Amino acid sequence: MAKNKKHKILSTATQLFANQGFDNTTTLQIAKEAGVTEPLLYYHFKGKEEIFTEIIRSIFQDYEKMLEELPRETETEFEKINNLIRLHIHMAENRPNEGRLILANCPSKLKNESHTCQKIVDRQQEIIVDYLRECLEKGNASGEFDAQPVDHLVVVMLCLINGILRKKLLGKKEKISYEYTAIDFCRKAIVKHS
Amino acid sequence: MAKNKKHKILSTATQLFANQGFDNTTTLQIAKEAGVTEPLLYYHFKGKEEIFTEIIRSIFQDYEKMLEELPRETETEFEKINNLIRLHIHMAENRPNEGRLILANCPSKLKNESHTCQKIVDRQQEIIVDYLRECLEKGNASGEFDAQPVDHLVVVMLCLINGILRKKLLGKKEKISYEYTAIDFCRKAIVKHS
Amino acid sequence: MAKNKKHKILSTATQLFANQGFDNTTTLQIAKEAGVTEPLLYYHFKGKEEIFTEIIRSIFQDYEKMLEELPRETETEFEKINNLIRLHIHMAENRPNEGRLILANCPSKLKNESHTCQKIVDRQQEIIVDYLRECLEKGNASGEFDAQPVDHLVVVMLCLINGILRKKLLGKKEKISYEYTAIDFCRKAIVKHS
Amino acid sequence: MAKNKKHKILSTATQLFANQGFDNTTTLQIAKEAGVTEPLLYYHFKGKEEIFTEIIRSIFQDYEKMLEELPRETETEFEKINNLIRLHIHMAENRPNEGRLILANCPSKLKNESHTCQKIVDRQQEIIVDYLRECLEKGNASGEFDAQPVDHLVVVMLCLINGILRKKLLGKKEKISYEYTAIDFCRKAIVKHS
DNA sequence: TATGAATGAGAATTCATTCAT
DNA sequence: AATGAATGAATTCTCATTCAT
Repeated sequence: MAKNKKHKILSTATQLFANQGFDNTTTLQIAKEAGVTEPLLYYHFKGKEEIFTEIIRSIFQDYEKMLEELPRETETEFEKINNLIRLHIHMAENRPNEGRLILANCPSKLKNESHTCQKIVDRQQEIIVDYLRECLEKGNASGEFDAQPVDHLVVVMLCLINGILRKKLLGKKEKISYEYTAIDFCRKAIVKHS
Repeated sequence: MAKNKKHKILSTATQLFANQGFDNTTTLQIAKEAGVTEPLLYYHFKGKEEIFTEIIRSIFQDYEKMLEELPRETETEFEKINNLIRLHIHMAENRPNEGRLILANCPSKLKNESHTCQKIVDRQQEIIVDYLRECLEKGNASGEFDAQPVDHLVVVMLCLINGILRKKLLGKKEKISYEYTAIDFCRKAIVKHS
Repeated sequence: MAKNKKHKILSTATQLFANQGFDNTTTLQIAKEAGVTEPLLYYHFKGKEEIFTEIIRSIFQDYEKMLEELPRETETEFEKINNLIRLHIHMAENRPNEGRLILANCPSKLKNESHTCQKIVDRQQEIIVDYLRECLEKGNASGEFDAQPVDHLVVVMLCLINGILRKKLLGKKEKISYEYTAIDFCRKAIVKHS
Repeated sequence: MAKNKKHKILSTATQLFANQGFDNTTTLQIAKEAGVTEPLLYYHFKGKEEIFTEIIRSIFQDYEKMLEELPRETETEFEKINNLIRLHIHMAENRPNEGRLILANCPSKLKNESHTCQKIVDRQQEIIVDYLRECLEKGNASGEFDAQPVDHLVVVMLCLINGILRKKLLGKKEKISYEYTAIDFCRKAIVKHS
């Protein structure tokens, strides 16, 4: 029962933070929609802020696990990039609240450099950057890619992934699905003779 | 003097909304930092919300003008795309507050479908989409591009541009400048024999 | 074990009430510092208020016993006064928490005339007043003192004792010890030819 | 009108803090009894704590002025001591709220060494101590007093004054007035051949 | 005896906004 | 055009206390 309610608070808060933003969500609203009383929030968490942090921590934990589970051995390096893009699209489709929560709230949360979330997000960025860099370098070495300069391209591809994520999460529902086009776009841009 | 103060209110508010978010900025703070008293805000504007709307209107007005001023006649179609990307990077560099304001606040503001900003932003999107589509179609027709399917590619390129904008505006200051790489990335992806 | 915990609660509460005041001490804090859980407080006591009352009762019980143990037969009457002052100084030195608890909390607690503590404190005052009056009257009768009017002097001496207590308990730690001076002060004021 | 309401808030708060203690007085209660709304408290003061500090500042300011106005030139030194005691009794009678406020709240407020009040109260103590010391030393020098050791006696007399103040402010209403007895008590204790 | 979970009642404080001038 | 004073409506958070076990 206990775990139950604590979990309900977190999922309700995730939903609300994603849809209305942290600042526009009141603790009372969280409590009511979670079917508990306000003080219970403060029994389980230090305060509104900690609820937020806890959610972020949990999202990125899952995210990290998904990244770790990506196949390490693939026929081509581009397959890895393909996988990475698909993973993000998959996330946007399957856990839209989590994604929107981050997009909508992190700009302001991350203003404060010392915010707990800062470290979590930074770490995540590094992981993806490393992942991409390794791909590109290997692909370049094997002659699969013609991707220079690596560091810049990593950033550009990251921007593309984030842009797509943002579009899927915040934009209007599109009838068309441009995912394959996006992957193809990348392929043409970096794979030799493609 | 009057125009002066009204303008000061707007520029102060822009700065604050960009850095702290709409919800974390109080009318008192705007007034104080603008060197006026609170009631004056209400003399010039209906309320906090109208200040925000006014800012958005003004930003997009400028933005639209910049888009209109892009050269209509260019040697190649890709040059237009090049120009479009450069224009956005230029904006990010020269008017960072405006950009951040939109990125940080619009997700939550645009939840409310009927919000005045909604229409403004939608219209803008259409303009760019049309611009890009026209480029691609012309380029395809002339044999300059090999860009299919157009509709999807338009979205992908929009995502890339937005992703770069977001990175420049919200990310840490990067020492490297990946703009040319980004443009090159696009070229390889769509220009034939490039 | 049971007695143990109940006692631990009381001693912890005494400490906290003395140092932070009744209102600034939460039941949670008492519980935590006593190494028990909150509901246990309510098993042993009706509520926070009863913990306080219980402490007061216990303090004054000890205090009364000390008063009763003062020697009834002394060479001079002033010796009794000497003893009384010393007893209070001794209390301030040996049981500072108890003293501070009373000084810090009773003013507000005793506003409510019907408070249980009221009766306890009143009774105590009477005991001391009687003790002092008897001394002075006997000393006057025997020619040892020149203390007139007795009723007033009793109050004045009580004030002096309380003032010293307060100083010792709440004041900064003094290097000097003025106790003997205080006793001497009284002697000169009431003992004939001193 | 403005000064009016601000002043009303302060006087109401003084009354309430004196009678119920700081912690047992709510901002709502202050507002209601002062005939204003709660937010007005926050317009005029930073918070509840600042209201308290402001009151303390004002009380001690008045107190200091009264001390300064004591006659510097008197026939005997004891007359100065007489005046000092009378001044305190006068204060207790004419401004009982102020006195009770300090007695009831300062113990807990002054726990926090850095509290603004700390400095104010400390300064006051010094002034009185200096006043008394000068009296005693001059009186000893002129042969009027036989008051040794001066430092200790200063503390003892301070304790007596404080004890009397406390009695008058917190004790039950006494029918008898023991003030003259108190002064006489001091005279006998320190004036030679008295 | 003992506790993890839960709550009703209220506390201080904030804020967008307005009024009277 | 401008402001000092004022407020209604929330908002986050705390706390003594209780319930179910």
